[in-house]
Amino acid sequence: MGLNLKELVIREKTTLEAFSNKVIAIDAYNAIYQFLASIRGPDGLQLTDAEGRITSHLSGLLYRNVNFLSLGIKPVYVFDGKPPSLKTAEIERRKQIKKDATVKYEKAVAEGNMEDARKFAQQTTSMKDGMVKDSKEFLTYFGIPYIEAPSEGEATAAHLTNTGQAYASASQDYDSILCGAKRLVRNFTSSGRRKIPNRNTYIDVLPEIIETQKVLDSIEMTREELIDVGILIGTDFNPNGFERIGPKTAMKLIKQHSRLEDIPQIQEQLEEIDFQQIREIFLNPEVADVDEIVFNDVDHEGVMKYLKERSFSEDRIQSTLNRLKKALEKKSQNLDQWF
DNA sequence: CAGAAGCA
DNA sequence: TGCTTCTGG
Repeated sequence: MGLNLKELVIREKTTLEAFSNKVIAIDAYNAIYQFLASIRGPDGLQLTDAEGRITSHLSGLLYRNVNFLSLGIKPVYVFDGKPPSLKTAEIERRKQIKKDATVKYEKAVAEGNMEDARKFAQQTTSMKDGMVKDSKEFLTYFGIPYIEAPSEGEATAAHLTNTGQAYASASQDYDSILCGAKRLVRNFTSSGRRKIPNRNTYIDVLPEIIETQKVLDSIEMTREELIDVGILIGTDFNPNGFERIGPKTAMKLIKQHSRLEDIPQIQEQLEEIDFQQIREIFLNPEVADVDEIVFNDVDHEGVMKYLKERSFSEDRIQSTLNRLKKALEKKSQNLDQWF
């Protein structure tokens, strides 16, 4: 899952307000997956409507987008297309993890250990086609645009930051840096305290911004070199990385030799992966070219009707929409004062 | 996850 | 009022 570049990059804490009036390309899969994983009851089960269809993603999208729009942030969601064929092994690996977690979940439930049950249930999270369809339809009622990427969503999101159509790409995965995003935002949520699982402690989660050029300058590397570092550590396209090589060693080796082909001690292992193609996925990914990103007004009635059909309480939807309306009115007032 | 409710 | 816990669907 993603790439362990955490210790190599400079991250600057910021706030959601800092993104007011900016277009942010959101890695839709990444965001929705997190809603599906975390919006659950104490038993670990997701929220569902009267027909038993999962609604956790809709709940997450509702509140988060209301917050974005209230602050004048312009989100554009980028959905994944067909994964690169090199990702097959990683996809299988994730499937297996979910299978194992399902067994552990059932065991924990049988033993009445609800804390574990919840933890393992989260690990079984998977995204179904219906959820993608739901999310796109729901975004449309919000007037929020979405883009269907031909392949990895992150790559198209990164592309938009380079065409100037988006200020930053929002994802929890560091891959966006290798994809060439100008800026990456992590924790792109209303900041707040988050509970550490099982522990009785909380941490403050603030949005953090990563400027790719600053990262490259600070480690004195080119993007090509950083991609090779990534491949040494392990990417979605070679999930195991290289034996006995973590971030520190990877950096040292690339600093010394510049590229994978020139590191003597890894040549045998290097033959086992298609590193040229992995580089290509990061350097020249298949992306969607977008003419214009259009934001529409929120269709309050549409949002209400859609969520009522999915068993959301009318009162809750109404008060959430009122909050949005109030915030937008206040915004236009502030704007009027200028003229 | 994020808002609502509960509580000092 | 601010912090913790509960609930949503």
